[in-house]
Amino acid sequence: MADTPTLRERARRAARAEIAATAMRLFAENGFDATTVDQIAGAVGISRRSFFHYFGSKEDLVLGDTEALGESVRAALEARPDDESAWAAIRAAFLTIRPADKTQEEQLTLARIHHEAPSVRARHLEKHLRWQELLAPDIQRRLGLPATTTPDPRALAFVAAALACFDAAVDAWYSSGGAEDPERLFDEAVATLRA
Amino acid sequence: MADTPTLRERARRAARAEIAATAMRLFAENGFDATTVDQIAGAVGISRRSFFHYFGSKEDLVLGDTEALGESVRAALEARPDDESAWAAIRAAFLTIRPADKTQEEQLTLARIHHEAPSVRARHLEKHLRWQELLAPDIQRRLGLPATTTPDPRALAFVAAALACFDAAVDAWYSSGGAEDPERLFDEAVATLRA
DNA sequence: CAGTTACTTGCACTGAGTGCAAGCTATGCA
DNA sequence: TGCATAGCTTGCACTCAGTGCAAGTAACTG
Repeated sequence: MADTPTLRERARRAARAEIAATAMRLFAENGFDATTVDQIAGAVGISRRSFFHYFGSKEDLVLGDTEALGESVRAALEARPDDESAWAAIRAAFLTIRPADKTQEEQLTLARIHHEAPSVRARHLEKHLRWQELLAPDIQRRLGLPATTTPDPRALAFVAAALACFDAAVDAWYSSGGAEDPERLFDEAVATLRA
Repeated sequence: MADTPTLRERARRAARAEIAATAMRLFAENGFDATTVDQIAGAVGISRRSFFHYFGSKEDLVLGDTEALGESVRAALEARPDDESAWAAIRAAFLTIRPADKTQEEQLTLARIHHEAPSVRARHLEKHLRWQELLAPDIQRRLGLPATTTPDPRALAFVAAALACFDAAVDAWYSSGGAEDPERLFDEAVATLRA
């Protein structure tokens, strides 16, 4: 399955991780907007130009790999039993996102940046737009809707609504300083929609 | 109620309208991204600097007045009968948005720009984020949730889901070239969520 | 060891957006 | 009528993100 990463590939991953870590530190200290790409590159010891070889944009530092993560959610969704309901399946798929490689501290910092920087929020929402397309086909099937070339708006709306519940739950979790249980918040949000 | 607009105010509105109209023409011809602010300003006959006195950003040309429109939706929502359900009330409030001052042609052009320009999509979603906060309190009450200083995540999720249905409906309407009925699409999306 | 391949960098450029100060204009008041 | 003033317009200079290009450099392959 997973082909052995080449040396270059591993170096690249390491570099990305180091840049991201340094950037997170600067963001935490000075805020997202007040930190320039030049400062990040300088702190890591690479040129500004090289920075853009590792990350397509400043926002990418904070968003994770949109494409890869979306793909893994899609895979998780498709791995659910065929007869599972759309809501149950998408709930289970979302649960696989929880980043195991980050402390709660780091996750809260990340959430704070999402709150303080509008440009990050915007990219985050664009990411979800991408995911919408990705997850819609499977959901469409689970909703009992006939398959179509371009996704049925009902399936798209469904995925968008689920992502909205997810975001609302994460937001509330952040606002509570990590005290509330995100899973419960998500379930409550969904229940409210369906009531 | 509505205080008489001063001459200056009327001139300002007229200028904004003219700039927006010119910009729309250029966008339709060359695409959103390929049209620069300099070109727009040049075509209208004002300086680049003056353009930014009328519109805070290029995207604003295409988004309408976020704050004013959001406020009017909120007013429409609060004007609904107290005992109306959250879904019914928000549906009715959304229906007041339909811009009477634009032909279907113009609306389709607008929708096309929303599709082709990621930056516009992003701002659009940010706008909805603003609306979320604006509409949540009323919805919270209609959902039978106790009033709180910071909005209940369930109310936020509800509004976000409703906006998602709205967007999905408008998108599908656009994709059909204006043939489908947006109201029906919206209702179907909502029904799918709640099933 | 030679040749290819990929990474790094500097440079120059575009384009959005902002702050400032100077000039102009219409409005209001004496 | 004439002057003060508040608001509009503009140019200028600047910041910052992001991109294309080309030259240099390090690393892997045969």
